[in-house]
Amino acid sequence: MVKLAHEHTNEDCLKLVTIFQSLPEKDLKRVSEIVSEHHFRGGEFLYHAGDSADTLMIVAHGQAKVYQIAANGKEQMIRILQTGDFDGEAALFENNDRNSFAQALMDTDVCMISRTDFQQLMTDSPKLAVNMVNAFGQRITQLEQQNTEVTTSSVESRLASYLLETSAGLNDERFTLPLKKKDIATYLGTTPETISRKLTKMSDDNLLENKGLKVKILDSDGLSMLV
Amino acid sequence: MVKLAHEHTNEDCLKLVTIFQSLPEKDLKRVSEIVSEHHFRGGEFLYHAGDSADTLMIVAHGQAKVYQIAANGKEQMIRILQTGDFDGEAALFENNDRNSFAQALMDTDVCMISRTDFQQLMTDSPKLAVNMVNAFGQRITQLEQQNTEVTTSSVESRLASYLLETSAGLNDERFTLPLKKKDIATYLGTTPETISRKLTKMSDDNLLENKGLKVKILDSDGLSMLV
DNA sequence: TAGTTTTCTTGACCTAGGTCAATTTAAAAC
DNA sequence: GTTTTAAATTGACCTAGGTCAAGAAAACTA
Repeated sequence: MVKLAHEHTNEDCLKLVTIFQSLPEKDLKRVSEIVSEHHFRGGEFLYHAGDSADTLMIVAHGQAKVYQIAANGKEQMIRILQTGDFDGEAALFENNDRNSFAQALMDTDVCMISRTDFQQLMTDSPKLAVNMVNAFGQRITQLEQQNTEVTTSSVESRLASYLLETSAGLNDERFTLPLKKKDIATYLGTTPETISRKLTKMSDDNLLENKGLKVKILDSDGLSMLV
Repeated sequence: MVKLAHEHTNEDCLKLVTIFQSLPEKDLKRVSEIVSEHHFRGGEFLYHAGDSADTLMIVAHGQAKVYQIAANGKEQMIRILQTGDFDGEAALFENNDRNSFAQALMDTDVCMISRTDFQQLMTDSPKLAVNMVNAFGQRITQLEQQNTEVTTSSVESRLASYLLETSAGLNDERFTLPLKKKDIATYLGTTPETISRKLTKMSDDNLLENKGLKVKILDSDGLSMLV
């Protein structure tokens, strides 16, 4: 009965995503009518740079990475879409092309809404529009913060804070890193080699135990000191 | 009759800001009713980190810088608010405190709208809400781009692109840098010393002439090559 | 289970650019 | 004007972390 989960995806989109929360019943109904569901296997692309950006994408189950390729060919991770996250900023205005890639990191269900449908919906549902503004506002705040961190603090500090956040998010001081080192590296604006080295160092300093992608935080206070 | 300019500020806010463009007449009227006008002298703060963020601020005339202080005490410029720009993301949702500083760089007129007024207005004016989503979407795209640049390209490259943008914005290959080197430095995630050195180098390479804050671009193609 | 491919680790090396300090220049105040 | 204060430049130095290369260890695949 694996299929069952998928049959509920539409509903999940509505439940999972904060922008759809506390919408009046009639708006929710309209949302469910214009949502279409898609499935991606791990490694498949939700979109490529250059595609026209005309669809709002909501991750109902799974995980996808969004990244850009810089002028010099380097890959830069922009964000990881988790269950409930949506990718919209570029999709919802004007006739822009995508300037990033989105790739599923595992089997992933995505709910999609076309730009025109969504814009119409926003016009009709003030509450939804306000929710969108809030969601975008938070994302902007977060991006500004990230920008500040990346230019003012060391790789060690950023890695420490990444580990603490990941641990907190999973609610366990013992966890497996959710991304390959290469991906963590481009996310933190560094290289896999440096990640390896810094983890070894932290391990030497008894801040954590580390084997491959497995991490056990031993001294979270010590890690916080690095941030 | 200097005061005259100020008496028109309310109106200016409505005209200048893209989010208020193409709003129905009745919405515009309401906006003008809830806007209040404030004047800041160069150096004065529009707000400090820690202040409660409950006001949307629109720059009607002048220029202000928005910056954060990182954990290690370093200053990081987030953005320069030009005439017509507004600072809103943090102000418009929840009971957040400001996490940044905004300081006028010259005499500056600011139109302010309280959060509650603005949220009410958004609920009543779907068009305004859609405009906000668009504005925020563009800002997100830009921040993501900036993030990618700062982590993947060299200071030289970022400076070159900053110079080209500034020149293009002013529509003149001969211009005075609109910010102190220190500010440009924190904006580009570097130091004043490095800016000085890179400019000297570019000057040696006959890409530009430079004296203090005065710049004349001699070879914009050459500069583009550095990006 | 062996073979293939991808990811991770470690060492050796190097350089962009940060830091600190001393002048010079420019801007503000008096 | 002269004095004070802030900003910009330049030199000397140093280090975080990037690059390249070679093994080791996982992760797939057939």
